[in-house]
Amino acid sequence: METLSTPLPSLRRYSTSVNNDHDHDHPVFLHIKQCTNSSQLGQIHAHMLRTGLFFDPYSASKLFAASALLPFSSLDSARKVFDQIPKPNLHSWNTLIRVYASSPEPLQGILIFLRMVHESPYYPNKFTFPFVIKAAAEIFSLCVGQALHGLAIKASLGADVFISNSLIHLYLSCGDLDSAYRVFTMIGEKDVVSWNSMITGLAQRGCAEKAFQLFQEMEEEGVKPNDVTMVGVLSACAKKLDLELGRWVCSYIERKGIRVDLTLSNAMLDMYTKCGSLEDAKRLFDMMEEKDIVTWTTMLDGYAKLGEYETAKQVLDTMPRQDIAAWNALISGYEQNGKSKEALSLYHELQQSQIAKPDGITLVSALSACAQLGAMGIGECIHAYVKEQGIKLNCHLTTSLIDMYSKCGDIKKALDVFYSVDRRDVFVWSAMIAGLAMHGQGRDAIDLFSRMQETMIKPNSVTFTNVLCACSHAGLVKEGKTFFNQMEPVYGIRPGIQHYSCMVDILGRAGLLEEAVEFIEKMPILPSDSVWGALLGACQIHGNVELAELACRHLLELDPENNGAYVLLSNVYAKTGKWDGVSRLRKHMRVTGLKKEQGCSRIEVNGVIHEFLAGDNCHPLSKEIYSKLDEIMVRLKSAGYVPNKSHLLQLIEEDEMQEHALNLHSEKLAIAFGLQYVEVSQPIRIIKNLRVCGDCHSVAKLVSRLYNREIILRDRYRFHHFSGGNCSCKDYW
DNA sequence: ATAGGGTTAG
Repeated sequence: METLSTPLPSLRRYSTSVNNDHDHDHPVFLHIKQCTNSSQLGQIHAHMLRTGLFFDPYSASKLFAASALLPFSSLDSARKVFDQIPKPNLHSWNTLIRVYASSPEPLQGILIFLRMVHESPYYPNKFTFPFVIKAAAEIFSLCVGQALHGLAIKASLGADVFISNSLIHLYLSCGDLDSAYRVFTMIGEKDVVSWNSMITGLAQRGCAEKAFQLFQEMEEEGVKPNDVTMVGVLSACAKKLDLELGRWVCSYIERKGIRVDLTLSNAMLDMYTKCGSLEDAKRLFDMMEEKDIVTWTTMLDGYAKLGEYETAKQVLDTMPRQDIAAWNALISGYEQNGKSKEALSLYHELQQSQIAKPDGITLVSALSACAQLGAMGIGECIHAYVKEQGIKLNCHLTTSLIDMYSKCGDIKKALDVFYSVDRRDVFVWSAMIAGLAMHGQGRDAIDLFSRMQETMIKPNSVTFTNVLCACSHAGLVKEGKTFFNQMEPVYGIRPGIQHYSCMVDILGRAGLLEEAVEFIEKMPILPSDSVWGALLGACQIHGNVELAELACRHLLELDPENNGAYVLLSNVYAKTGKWDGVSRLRKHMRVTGLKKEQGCSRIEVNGVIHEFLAGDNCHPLSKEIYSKLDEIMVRLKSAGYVPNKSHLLQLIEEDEMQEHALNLHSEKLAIAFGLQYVEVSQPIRIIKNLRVCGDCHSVAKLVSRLYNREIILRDRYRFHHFSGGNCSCKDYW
């Protein structure tokens, strides 16, 4: 065993004075302070036990504090020391709560607090509260926090600035901004920490404006901001995406001579990248003498989010250590910019290389990529990985899984995930409602919405978008109106532009075009392109030329590049036999160089994604696919199928050519491919980027009957489940 | 003895 470098000076001499006044100069305390490893501390512990000094609560608390707080100490051994103290004093109790509060098990801090209240003769003092409140904040327990707040007031400690600052932090962590602000305003002498907690908390909670306002008030009240303040203020600038303000803050820091440490530099860097100035960021990055992993990750994230993937990858390759956050930054950069395939291939590379272990965030990004692509095989692998690794489903992951299964067409699996978890936040509920909505199960979506309210989880604006969307896809006009009208008076959510669009969609689809127009005219906010787009879509369904022209005009005013508007209007002309209108549009599109977005369908077989563009013959099995398609057409026609050409953009004049063009629609190629290569027991899942045309819809219905196959087709707006000659949308789409 | 900070997420 290792021995102490210096012999302990005659411990025994002091051992008799245990019950006397505490001797602050007791040499053993000096030794405790000077310990550099746990075995030295262990020896002192043994000495104190032998001499009986350990049985003096004050002396024991000194040893215990050291074993709990010195840099080399571990929580486990500290706990063992504590358990040996016959009558721990208040200081020891406080210290134990303190170390638990910042340990991986903060709940223990609260349990120890309760034990102290029940078992010890002490009342919590002004030191106890900050520690135990921190523990409550760590586990985001608002109700424990409120109880502690009450106890602190009862103990006449409600005005203590340390306790108030802890409470501000607690309330902000739990999202109770009002209570935090109430505590804040009650502090007589706010110190810099009070301001910092409030500013940082508000900035993180999305109240950047208010955070900046407080920073100005702080200055007016003459409290000097420090480096921590500026981190919070910069975080507010980043959230506001306000580069000018951010630059001003950086010059303010320089002007006031505020200490710039690594964290503050990183915050400046983050502000620059979030506000979109890679130049400023790069300049700062090159100037920074000290860099840590956060510096590198922030820079990498900036490049990735702004679409500079090459540079981002270079940063990843050159950074000193690639932790999972770095990979996540790049993967989520791809995913958020719609580059799902790249996101998944990077995820694959990460798994192959085993440089870092995927965490919940990695999986959320990868699952979102799967959802976008409709890559269910890969999505299922990720789900299996989650189970294998015993990764606990948090609400983020649950939401992503539900979203992935829904968007890949397996609403049953989405529901399985939903029912398998015991914690559901507003995002989980909203995702499930959205899933049911896109599968046309409007009634179920509405039922789920009612059940959500029984759980006391408050719907947000996204929830309402999804509920209205459910009403739209299922043709529930009356219900949609009711929900919309309840939003503000009952739920306190002011309808946003997306809710107005949904309402126009609900009314328009149901054929209530005049009412939809009236609704638009009465809108208190300016109608957006999505509102006019919804009206135009409805005009296509119901063949209303006049309103279609009106909607198209407004739509193009707001978004002149919107090629979808031309396609929809052209479809209305074609449907109503107005061929002059069709050719006028065609000419206009040719002159302006606008092209119809190319149709693209995707199908996954054995984890490989096959992509088909309209009329493309790039697929290695192209020949087979076309001959299969011919066979299908013959079989369909003998069953009475007549091609419906009104769904063409009418860019092709010849009749035969038109029919040929129809057959080239990407979803038909995918169906032909799926019939051959997807196992018979499995449904054929197809993802299309545009809306399915009427002809393809009829073909899919017939194929499902004649070939006795289930076809699940996701188009731009929703799912169609074809089986036995019918579609789940009941032809209402 | 006490409180507050930056990167990755639907």
